[in-house]
Amino acid sequence: MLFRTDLRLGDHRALAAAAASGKPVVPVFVREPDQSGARAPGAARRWWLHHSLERLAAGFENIGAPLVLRSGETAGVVDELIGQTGADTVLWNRRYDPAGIAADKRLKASLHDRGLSAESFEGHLLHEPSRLTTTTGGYYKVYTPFWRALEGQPEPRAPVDAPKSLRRFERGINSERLDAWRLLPKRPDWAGGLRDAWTPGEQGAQKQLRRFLDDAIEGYATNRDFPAGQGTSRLSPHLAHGEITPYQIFGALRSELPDAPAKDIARFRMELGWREFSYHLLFHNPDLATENFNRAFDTLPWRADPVLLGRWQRGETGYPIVDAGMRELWQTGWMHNRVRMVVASFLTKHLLIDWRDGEAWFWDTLIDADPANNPASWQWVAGCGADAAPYFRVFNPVLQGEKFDPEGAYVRRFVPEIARLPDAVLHRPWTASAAQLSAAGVKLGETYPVPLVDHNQARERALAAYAGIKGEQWTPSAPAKRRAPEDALP
DNA sequence: TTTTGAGTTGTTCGA
DNA sequence: GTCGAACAACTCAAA
Repeated sequence: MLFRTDLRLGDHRALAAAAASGKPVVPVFVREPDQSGARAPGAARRWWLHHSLERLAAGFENIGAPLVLRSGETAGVVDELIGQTGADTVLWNRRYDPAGIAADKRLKASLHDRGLSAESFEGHLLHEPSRLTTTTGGYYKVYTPFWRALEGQPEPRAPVDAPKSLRRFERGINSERLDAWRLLPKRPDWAGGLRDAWTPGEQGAQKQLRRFLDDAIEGYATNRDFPAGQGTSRLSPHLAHGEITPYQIFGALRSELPDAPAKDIARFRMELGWREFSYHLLFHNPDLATENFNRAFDTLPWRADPVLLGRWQRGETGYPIVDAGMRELWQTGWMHNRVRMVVASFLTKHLLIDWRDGEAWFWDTLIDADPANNPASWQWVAGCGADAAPYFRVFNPVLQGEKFDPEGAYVRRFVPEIARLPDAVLHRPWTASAAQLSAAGVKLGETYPVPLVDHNQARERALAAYAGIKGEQWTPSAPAKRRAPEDALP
């Protein structure tokens, strides 16, 4: 029984099938080598993975079958375990990143060649990206029709229960030690802020869901935009690691909230729909993380400027809402959705730095870094993604701050050096009077940066650069290669 | 095959 | 200070 990004016991169809078979079960987590083609988890996700595996191993102790940890290519590890156990069946929940799909396809073929049984199950997504097509047989490139099509289908199945016990394999199977994988940061241990903010693991996921349903679903549609509060679900890292499934979330929304406003529930379902859409796009565009979805952007003159990139990464741009977001990311491994859009717009439009640089930084620092969501959303903000915003839409970091952090609680929390500025100038410190600055203990250029770029100038420059590619021919990055339905996922 | 309606998230400008 | 229009042209999806 293979585990990958499905670190849970509940609503795990492969595990449920293994338990129901009555055969002894050997649960295995395979740590694939970096050069396997899969995208290696970034530093923040390695931290999360360590703790999530710890919790998963404890869960397996409880139900009687110890979790085995192994390193290597999945196929090789599976071969070795078959040799050690005489297993006749290998089960897994499907994954949907290009390298994972390829690896599992090879594994399934190799097992079948030897007359062994291989079974895979859904669970990570509400829809199979290979199955959902437009009426003309292609895949969806616009979110709204995609979501309408998905919502038009039968309601997703109910979650399945976690097995109460498993039949243990009679001999012990050797396992690598989690500590030896060195997933946790040492010297320096930068994970303090992550520990304070998050509880990796299935129980942590259920608790977070509970909090969301109790405290935040009502009013979600509006509150979700305000980063100072807890208006979002904060389930993304749990979803990314498969500690909770969208089926469990949809099930809870159906059964536990008969009185919650339909608008809020619909809006939250739609946000999970974006996750589905991202995977839909990734499946049909395996190079989504490296190539412009809209190839017209290939000629956009990005500016390679490591100094400015560094200032953005450290949250030293001089725009408080941008800096607060980047520091929230650095400190907690997560950033509020509204602020993600603002900082991404700032990097790609104000600084004209390639979205891939931002995507790579997020990949390394986000505990919820997701192979589909991360590139799809970066491309969306940059304008080269599916159903792009008009090229002339450039987020104004001052207006965004004033609109969505009007009391400044978010900025004051993450940019304490300007916390004593009055609300009226908090999001634009360079406009504060000398008296206001000195009363707040702020020395621009010393205790807090002067803005890296002037908004209006940067806006004009971005519009000019983006206008320059307007005439380019639009071509999808993955042309018309239709997949047959039977070419389903391994 | 052709036509038609529509497309997450915004900003700026001028009345 | 508020409000509506302009900001482009094009692709997508379905009728």
